[in-house]
Amino acid sequence: MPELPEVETVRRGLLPALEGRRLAEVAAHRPDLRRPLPPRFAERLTGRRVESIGRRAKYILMILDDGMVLIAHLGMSGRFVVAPRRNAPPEKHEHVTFVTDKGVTVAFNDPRRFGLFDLCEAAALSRHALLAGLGPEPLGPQFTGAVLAAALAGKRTPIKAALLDQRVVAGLGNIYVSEALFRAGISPRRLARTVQGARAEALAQHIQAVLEAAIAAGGSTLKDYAKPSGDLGYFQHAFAVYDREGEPCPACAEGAIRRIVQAGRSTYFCPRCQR
DNA sequence: CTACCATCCTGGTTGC
DNA sequence: TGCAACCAGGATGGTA
Repeated sequence: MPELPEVETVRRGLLPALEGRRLAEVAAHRPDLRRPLPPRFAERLTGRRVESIGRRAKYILMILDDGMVLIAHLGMSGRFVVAPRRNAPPEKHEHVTFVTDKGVTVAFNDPRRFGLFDLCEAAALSRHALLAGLGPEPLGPQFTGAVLAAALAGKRTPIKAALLDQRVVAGLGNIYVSEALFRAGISPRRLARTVQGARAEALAQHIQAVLEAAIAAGGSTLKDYAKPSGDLGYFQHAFAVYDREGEPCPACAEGAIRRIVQAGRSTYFCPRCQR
């Protein structure tokens, strides 16, 4: 379930296992996920030390001691499972296994295989094809109402679709777009170009607030993350509208949450509160 | 530019 | 109960 808050939660969960650790063993159990693994993937990672772990949008960035960066994306169903000391064969859908110099296993498990890995020189990271076109980090200081308004200006697409566009703002997905629009009182069907001024300012602030709340909630259930059972323990977030079709609106309690399909994906909103 | 669609893949849920 | 259809948190590429 990886949108920005989940990816950030995963990043934090990986830190104790990987930061400062050397990768003693790396094994790829298949040659490709969404895209082919980089050539000699396991060989190039084996023996490397993970200096730090960062994040850009929904990408996890592992900074290595040889000037390279391991880029990881969870896709729809990807997860990392940390096991302190595992002596068992790879689980079903476990495609990559890392074992650190402390004997900790970090397994990448991804049933749908929409995830990806790539290797990139640190100096060229911002020019990497996957990262170059990304819009601002919504939790960064450069993301403001004015910046959002400028990105939306002239767009004739519904605001829902515009916010899913990673070039506008990086890291939102289907759930948090619905949640942020609900908090901001903006209809998902409103044309993006009409979200300007105070409306854009409010939307930017609500985007930040909902992401921060989700990260805070994710952090609180992070314990489950390291269970060797393989159970990821993604936090059950209390969504206001997402997947709540037909339920009363938590704000006005009069309207019912509606579900519509935009660009082939479900959107949830309160027609009464959101204009 | 925009809207819409299909696609990658598996698994869980729903409906007959 | 069995089975098929449908749906899912992402991202891209093609078409009109």
